[in-house]
This record gives sequence, C-alpha cells and structure tokens, in this order.
Amino acid sequence: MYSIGELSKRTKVKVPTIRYYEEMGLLSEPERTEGNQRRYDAAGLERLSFIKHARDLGFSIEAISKLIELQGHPDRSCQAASEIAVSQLSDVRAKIKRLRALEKELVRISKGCDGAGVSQDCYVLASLADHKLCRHEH
Amino acid sequence: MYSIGELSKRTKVKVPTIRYYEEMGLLSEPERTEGNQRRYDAAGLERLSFIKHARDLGFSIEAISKLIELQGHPDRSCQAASEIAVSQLSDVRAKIKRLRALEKELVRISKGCDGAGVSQDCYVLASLADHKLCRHEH
DNA sequence: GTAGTGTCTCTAGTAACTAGAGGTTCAAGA
DNA sequence: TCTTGAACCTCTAGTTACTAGAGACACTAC
Repeated sequence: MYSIGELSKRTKVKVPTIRYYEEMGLLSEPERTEGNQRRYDAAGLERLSFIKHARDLGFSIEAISKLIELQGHPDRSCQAASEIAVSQLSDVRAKIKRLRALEKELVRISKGCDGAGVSQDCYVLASLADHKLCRHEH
Repeated sequence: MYSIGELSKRTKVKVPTIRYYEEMGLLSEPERTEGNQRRYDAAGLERLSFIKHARDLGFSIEAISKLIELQGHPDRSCQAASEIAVSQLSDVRAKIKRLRALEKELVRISKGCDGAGVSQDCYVLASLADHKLCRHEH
C-alpha cells in the first residue's frame, strides 16, 4: 500500500493533483487508514500512470475519462479509443501548423529590431501596431 | 466616436473581451455618453487593434501590458520590446518541438489500432497504460 | 411613443491545476 | 512511551483569458 506522497514520487504527479483527479472522478476513491489518510494499491498506481501518460500526450481530462471507461469494458469495441487518439492527433497537428505561422512572423518581427534603438522607432512595436506589415495570415 | 459594438465589429474582438481588457488595464477607460455607454475615438481603436494583433501572435496579457507601456515612452530604449518578442519566439519554438514529439507518438499509437478490435486488445489503451511501449521521450 | 436592439454591471463558469490556512496523523528516534 | 517533525487532511481561493447569463437601462428608427 502506498501513501499519496509515495504515489506522487513514483508517478511524478503532484499530491494536490492526485486529489484533484480523484475529485474529477478519474481515480476511484482509495482505502483510508483509521486516521483518514489515503492508501493506494497497485491498481491505483497503474491507473494514475495511465492518466499521467495520457496527460503528457495532451489528452484532456474528459478524453481520459472516456478512455478509462473503455478500459473497464474489455469486451467493448475499441473504435471510440481509436477515434479519441486520432482526434487528439489532428488537434496536435493543427496547433503545430498555427505555431509555425507564428514562428515565421515572430522571426520577421524580431529580426527588424536589435533592441539598440528607442521605442519610437522600434520595429517590434510598429509591426504589432500595424497588421499590414505582416507577410503571413494569422 | 465608436460604440463598443462598433469597435468590436472593426477589430473582431468580442464586446465582453473589450470590457475585460479595460478591466485588466490594457485599454484606458473611454468617454461615456450621458447614459453611461462607452464611446471610443480613433486612438482607442488603434490601441485595441494592437492588442488583438499581439494576442493573435500569442503574447500574454502581461507581455502586452509591458509593450503598451513602452509605446507610451517613445524616447525609452526598445530593448525590452525586443526581449519580449524574442522570448515569445523561443516559447513558440519550444511548444512546436514538444508538439512534434507528441505527434510522432500519437501517429505510432494510432497506427497500431484501426478501431476494429475490442478494447481488451486495443493498442491505444495498451500504449497509454505502458510508457515503456513509447519510442520517444515526452 | 414604442419596439427592438445594444449596452450596462455583476456574478459565476471554463480547464487543469496551484497555493495557502489551519488542523490532524504517522513514523522514527530518545 | 513520548515527542517531534514531516506528511497528510479539508476547504477556500487564485491562476489565464475569456465566456455566459441575469436583470436593468439606453439608444435609434419608425
């Protein structure tokens, strides 16, 4: 049996976050000691590792909830799980695309100004003030 | 003079968001009609366009505050503005890097499962449960 | 004058935590 | 067995950048 701190160390999930996951229904309520402290078993540890890994991959709490539900029904089709993963992937790709466009624009803006001048002539400020100076859409 | 709705249309910033920016100190308090409604002038419009553009580029409210402060002092060195832009750029690059790693991992996970099987054998779920199945760090 | 739309303030909600207060429990050493 | 200090408990509130809704008032066109 692990205390919440022990679980935290093993999974690298902070203690208040573990309690938060419990409140959100991602973790089921663990046993308690006589003194009301949480004690987790191996299943709890595994479950939390799953959550941590999915969060690291950017899955939302909601998506993780659905995945956990599926885990609980091994006989059910895994189409939903596949869909969640694919949707997460397209999310990530959309974000990358957008960030690339921003990167280009920021490079252009930053290059125009070395920080040596005064704010009146600053290219950074001018670029932000006037969208027409931009080369790309964003 | 523009009403808040007029300003919203021209800048594509939603009305409640404009009020929010005012509350946050990004926009100075505009004149009011006798009936207490906001009326903006050209300077207000320009300022809001600046904010909108910077937000679209991912600058935080805090960063924008600093940039606006600089705009107000045309004689001051623009080093701070340059630093903010550069830091924003490295932020964006870090995010891209991380997202690329996630993309790779998600592609791998998704490929392993076509959604046809049952959840018990689902590669998506197995991958999430066991970090050791991952090829990359994240 | 009245109808309909726009605007006002205020409160509360979102996602996914994080921080802090004030109090209790546990485990190890004396 | 007692004590001490770290770990734990619950609860509330704060974070970022908004968004939604309630209930009331203002403005504009007919």
